[in-house]
Amino acid sequence: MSNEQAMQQYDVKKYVTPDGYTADIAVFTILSTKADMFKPPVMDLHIMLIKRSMTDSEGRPNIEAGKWALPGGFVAHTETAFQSAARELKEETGVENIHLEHFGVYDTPGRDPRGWIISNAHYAIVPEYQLSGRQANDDASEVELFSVKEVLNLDLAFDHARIIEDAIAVIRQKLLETTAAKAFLPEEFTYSELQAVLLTVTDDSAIALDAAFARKIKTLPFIQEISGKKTTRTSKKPTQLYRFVDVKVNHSLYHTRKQG
Amino acid sequence: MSNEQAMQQYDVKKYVTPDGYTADIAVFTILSTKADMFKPPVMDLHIMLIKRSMTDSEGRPNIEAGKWALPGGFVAHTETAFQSAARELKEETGVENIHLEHFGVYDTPGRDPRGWIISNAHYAIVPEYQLSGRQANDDASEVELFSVKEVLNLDLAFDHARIIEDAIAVIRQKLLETTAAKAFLPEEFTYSELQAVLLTVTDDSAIALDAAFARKIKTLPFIQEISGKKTTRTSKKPTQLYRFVDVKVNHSLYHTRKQG
DNA sequence: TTAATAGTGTCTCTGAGACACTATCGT
DNA sequence: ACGATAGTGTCTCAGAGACACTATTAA
Repeated sequence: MSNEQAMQQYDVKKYVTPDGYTADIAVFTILSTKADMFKPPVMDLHIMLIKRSMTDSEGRPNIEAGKWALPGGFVAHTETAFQSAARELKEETGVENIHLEHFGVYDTPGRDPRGWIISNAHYAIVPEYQLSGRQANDDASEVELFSVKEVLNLDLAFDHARIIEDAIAVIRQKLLETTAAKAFLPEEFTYSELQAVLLTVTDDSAIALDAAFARKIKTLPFIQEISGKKTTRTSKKPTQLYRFVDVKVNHSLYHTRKQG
Repeated sequence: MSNEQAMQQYDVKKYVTPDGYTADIAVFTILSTKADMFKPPVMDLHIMLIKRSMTDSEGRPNIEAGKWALPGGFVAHTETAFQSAARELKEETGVENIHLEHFGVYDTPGRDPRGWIISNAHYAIVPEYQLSGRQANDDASEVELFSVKEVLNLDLAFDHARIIEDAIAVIRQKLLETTAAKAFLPEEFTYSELQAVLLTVTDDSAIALDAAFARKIKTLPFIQEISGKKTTRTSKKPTQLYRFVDVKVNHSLYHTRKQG
């Protein structure tokens, strides 16, 4: 029995089907709130939101108008949600070639007043300088960065409060348990710059104490000292530069071996 | 501008929408391939598949008929994919109250010959004894367990080869990096039983060597010795029993602290 | 007594964590 | 010289990994 025969009898319209399939993107960036000469940075994790226009591109009243929301949009049937996320991010912000990852599906009945609409949530990690050219497009009247400390106080569209909450938990975990911090940093960075990134999501003393962290960074298998290369951008005393190297990091609960 | 006004002008039928939304479940179980008296077990990780019927419930030729596939089915618009996975698993296998988790979305255009069909993949962890009552339902002509070592040699329906490959990678990671092994074990277990579970997905010497692992298990913060309680089911010498305890396990790359 | 499993004794090595101390530079 | 950042010296302690050794039981 071939699929061709089966297909002749299959009627795709017979069943209740979703009314839409969307991709939303939580774009994270880190802003240096203090960046004086010869000072280590102080950083704050931010998320980029858009303010939904009062009217849509055809001039009709918009759903959830005036509320803050994650950028995103409908997935075309010729692409995956992941591709759609990358495309929409590029269209809406001009940002491309960045770390983008799927982290969740939001399909609770009633989450969108327009009907049965399934959303795939992604997060993106973008260094500050890449967002300089951002601007609002047709469906958005404003684009703005909010500190993750206050973003949940906003009036958010749909179930985006929930999605953003999850996204923050995910990025926190990724920053601490993977080498994702790399995406927030320049190629070559000092221990205090990596430390500042990590301090946006934790206050653990092993990271917060300078002496401890300066020593620790030398033992991390995925970070390499760039021998002889130093900078004075964070202090008057020239500071050692490091870079990430691609090694598989195995952190099983049951053994601490570097890797095999 | 209220959502009510916007909704009056919104036509849900205006856009191309998905033709279906499904949930698939990779049900994992561990079979003891050696379970003699006074012997530690030897285990093998298995995945449960169904063989797709030649005809559907209404007697017409079925899509991907005769091929092996993950159990699953269409999500109703009154439920989430996750709820659907739990429901279908219960309907198809009688199994409930188990560890079930979403791990991926499969939406590549063309993945299903019936049209634009999005699948949410889940994995389930089921102790061997819970699968004893399994039986094929209408859409399936057979239900069978396959070792993960050979399952990819089968003729698999749709893109299930890819999904299964991903599921195996996910469960491997979950077993080693979280306390998921708990779901394969009885409440009280010996070090060699936990060891046997882990050896289904790794051959690392720190786990494979008895003396090393017997010592290691005592230092794991999420495992507790049941003081004074022993069993002889794995050896003639009475063996210490352990249980999992619920503690938050923090395994950041940047510090090894137990937790705060 | 033997075979099999479940441990323990002891050694060496690495790294964590704490705290005091030194190093380097612009101003 | 001072202030600020970036380290190092040194101690103690826990645990990893290796290997030899002991312990307990059924048969």
